[in-house]
Amino acid sequence: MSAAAISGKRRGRPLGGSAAIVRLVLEATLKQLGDHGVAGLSVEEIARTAGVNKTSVYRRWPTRADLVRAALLTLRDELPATQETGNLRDDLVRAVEAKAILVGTPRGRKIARAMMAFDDAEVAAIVQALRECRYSVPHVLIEHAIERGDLPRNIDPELLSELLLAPVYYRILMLNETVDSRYIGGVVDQVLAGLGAAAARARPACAAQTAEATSCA
Amino acid sequence: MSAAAISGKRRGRPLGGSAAIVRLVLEATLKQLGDHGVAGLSVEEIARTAGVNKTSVYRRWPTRADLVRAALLTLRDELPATQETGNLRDDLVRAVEAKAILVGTPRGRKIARAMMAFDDAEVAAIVQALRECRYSVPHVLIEHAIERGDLPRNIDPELLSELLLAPVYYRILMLNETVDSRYIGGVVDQVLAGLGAAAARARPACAAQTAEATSCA
DNA sequence: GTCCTAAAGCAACATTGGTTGCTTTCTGCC
DNA sequence: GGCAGAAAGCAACCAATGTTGCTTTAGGAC
Repeated sequence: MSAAAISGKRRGRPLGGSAAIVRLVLEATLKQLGDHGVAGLSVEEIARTAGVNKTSVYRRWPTRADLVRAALLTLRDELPATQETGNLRDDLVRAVEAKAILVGTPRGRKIARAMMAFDDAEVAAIVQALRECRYSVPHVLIEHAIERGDLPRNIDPELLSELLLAPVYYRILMLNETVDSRYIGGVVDQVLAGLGAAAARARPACAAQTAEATSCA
Repeated sequence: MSAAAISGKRRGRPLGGSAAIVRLVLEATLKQLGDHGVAGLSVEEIARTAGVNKTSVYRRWPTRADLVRAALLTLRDELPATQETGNLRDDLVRAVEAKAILVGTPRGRKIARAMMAFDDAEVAAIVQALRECRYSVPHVLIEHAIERGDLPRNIDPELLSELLLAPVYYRILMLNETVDSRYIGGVVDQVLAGLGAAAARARPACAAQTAEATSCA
């Protein structure tokens, strides 16, 4: 549904307020980001897609960065919230998988690239906010595991979260490769093994041994 | 030294061949990438910086991607080669640190972002080539360690390399934070501990224990 | 030495991206 | 109901980005 369908593309203040136009423009912006990346972002094309005059876009979002920031913020409502079972290993795999799926689509990949390509403090802040805005992100799962006593108290949830998420982004964005469940499982197991936490499901023989090592972590 | 200084900015075929012009333009391109990132890349500005007419640039590199690709390839000769001591942990820390230093400068960061921003197969291939073109990259160090018998044969050097490098890029490019030696040391220790390889220098008490776990990896 | 071609500069042109002034229409207030 | 202001469209305009035709110079083949 284009703005034309709403406003009849006639002049003057829109009928039901500006909300519809804002939504259409930001949707079009995300689409453009997904299709052409940050380099090929054209405000005119966005306006055309949204069925809106380009001055309406320029007046509301003076710079390209403003537009991208606003569009990225709408992503917050798209992020899925996975639920927590209490099994740390499985929960971590699921949380990382959710990110991988999001970033793994062509659209997601381009948007993630766009996020990074903007060497802009405010965009960085938005990325930060997007990372924090759901409960099922790894560092929260790790905090819960510590509270449950599944992990020692002296480990750093943030660091651990980085170790888990970084390879996913690295492979997808830097190496242009894919990640599958097997890969993610391997990363999680590897990191958990390093922690000396409950060992990987796949290698129960190691569990007792690595649990011993916990005191060293 | 500008092209004007070489060619006297006069018309016609250049005196000593085109090599000087190519070099000046690609240098200017890297400078632009480092200063303004991929979004603010202006061919005219590059031509001006190089002291060359813009048509000379457009005729040789028809698209912006061509220019960026060519410029990135020249980076190959800039990468420092660190030497290998045979102590895996220290060698890995040094190798990862070398990358972190390269990517950690404002220029390096912008260039790395530029590499990623191009959702372009050829640029990806160049990034790949750049990663492979020196000996002191983690996966080579790991291969050597396996040959020496310091690591079991059944581990995947590529995967391990990813686990080590990814957090550095993630922190710098995604989170806009810095990495220091301590952080890198922590990552290396964590990954090595997970491998069950010789434990981290900082916790000799764990060495024997984690070495035992090697058979499970 | 002459001629042909490659490679560069120059300038004019076209296209695109962004800006501004003006008009039109809706909303809220009196 | 009339009026002020907000918000949008339209069109003209300016600047930056690419493109093309032409000219100039160097190097190599004959």
